[in-house]
Amino acid sequence: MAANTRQKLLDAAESLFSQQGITTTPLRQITELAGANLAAVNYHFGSKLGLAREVLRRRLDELNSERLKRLDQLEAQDDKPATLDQLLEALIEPALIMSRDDALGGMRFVRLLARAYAENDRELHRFLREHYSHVMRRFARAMSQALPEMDAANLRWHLDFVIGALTYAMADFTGHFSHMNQIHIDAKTIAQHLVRFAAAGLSAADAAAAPSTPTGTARTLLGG
Amino acid sequence: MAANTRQKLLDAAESLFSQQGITTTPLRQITELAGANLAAVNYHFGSKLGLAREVLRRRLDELNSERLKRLDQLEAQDDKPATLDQLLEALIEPALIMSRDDALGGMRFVRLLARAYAENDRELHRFLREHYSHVMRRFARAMSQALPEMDAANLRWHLDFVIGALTYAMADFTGHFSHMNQIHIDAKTIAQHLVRFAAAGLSAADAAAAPSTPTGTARTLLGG
DNA sequence: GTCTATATGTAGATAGAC
DNA sequence: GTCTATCTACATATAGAC
Repeated sequence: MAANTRQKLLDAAESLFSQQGITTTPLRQITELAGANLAAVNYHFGSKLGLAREVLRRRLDELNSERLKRLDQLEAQDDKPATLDQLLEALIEPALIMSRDDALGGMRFVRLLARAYAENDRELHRFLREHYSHVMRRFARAMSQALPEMDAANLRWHLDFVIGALTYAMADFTGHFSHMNQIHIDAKTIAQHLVRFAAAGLSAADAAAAPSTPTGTARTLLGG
Repeated sequence: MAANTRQKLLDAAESLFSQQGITTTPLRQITELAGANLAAVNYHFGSKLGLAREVLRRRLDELNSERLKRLDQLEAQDDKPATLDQLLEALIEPALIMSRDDALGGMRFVRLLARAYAENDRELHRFLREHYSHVMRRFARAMSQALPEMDAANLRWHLDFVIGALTYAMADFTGHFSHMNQIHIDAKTIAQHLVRFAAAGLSAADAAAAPSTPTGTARTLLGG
């Protein structure tokens, strides 16, 4: 049962990596959970890094193809261009509802992703960049139509704010900032809140970037 | 020169931990950079964890006392309560302008903080919680006056979005999402953008939480 | 306080039988 | 494909001389 062992190793590694981080998780713990032999990792994946890469690749491909599918649908209706809300939904929701069976599966994956970023392994970073950046570029281009005043650089690092809010808050590293797992809100609700939060933030940035804005439309919303 | 060695170890550890992570950085590398002996770490800090704790404590105390100082000032002027923008500035700016000499020093610290969260060490997490949560609680309480419609839980995990955007974007784990170090924007400018982003997002969440809101004030800003 | 030398544990990887 | 046994390297921590 070659494929079976391979799958078990991937599942065990994903679970442990997301809880403990990649470098911190020993191979022996993975093989024990998978019910496999230590040498099987090197046989199937060449090295620990090879295993980590494959764990991430599985999910990233799934996540990105879902995001791009939604983006394609939005761009197909070319009589009316996609709204910022719709684009943000296409970016955020797939990250949170990836797992059919487990409502928290998506969050586990996002946590894994956050941990992968925190690792200092250069090869791992290059690998993630290759599997990620083209998606972000497409979304940035689509959003620039809904945010006409922001230039490319400005939009790109405001998108960092969005990705940061998504990654960090969902990752719930310590459980003391975020109380989501206690309250047990479902992923879709969280996505809606984050979409609204991000849309308002991006719109305010766009309004502020406009040269001839009277005082800044969004700022008057605040308790000033 | 006991104090000297101690300081050198702390500085070297802070630099290396922020670049490579805590568990991934060997003590030997720290002592080499500090020009100290391996055994000095255990003499001065008891263990590697003790060293990591002290590295974080230095900066956290500095950061939190600066944040609380600003919050105190805002609350002292009790004829008019602090605006959301002012509160967010008090929360965000100190994280980015902590280092006098180096404009990027603040970011290096935030990156270290993000890495510390990614570590799975329980004692380290408990330590961070003890040095952090009371500050967040005070800010949450102050903000709840500027955001009257949100309940405590709602506000708390929307603040997670803010902290996430701050931490993750500033940390610049991989350098491919964020291009800040290339563009070289100064910390204060970034803080201003993040304050506006967060203020708009929180205001939108507050408006949406209001039971009798017509359609949601902030939503009409978007391209709907 | 600072050093050398070392104890002790555990990591990832592999050789080779089955 | 899967196993046992083991190699090699490096980690933290400490004992004890100076």
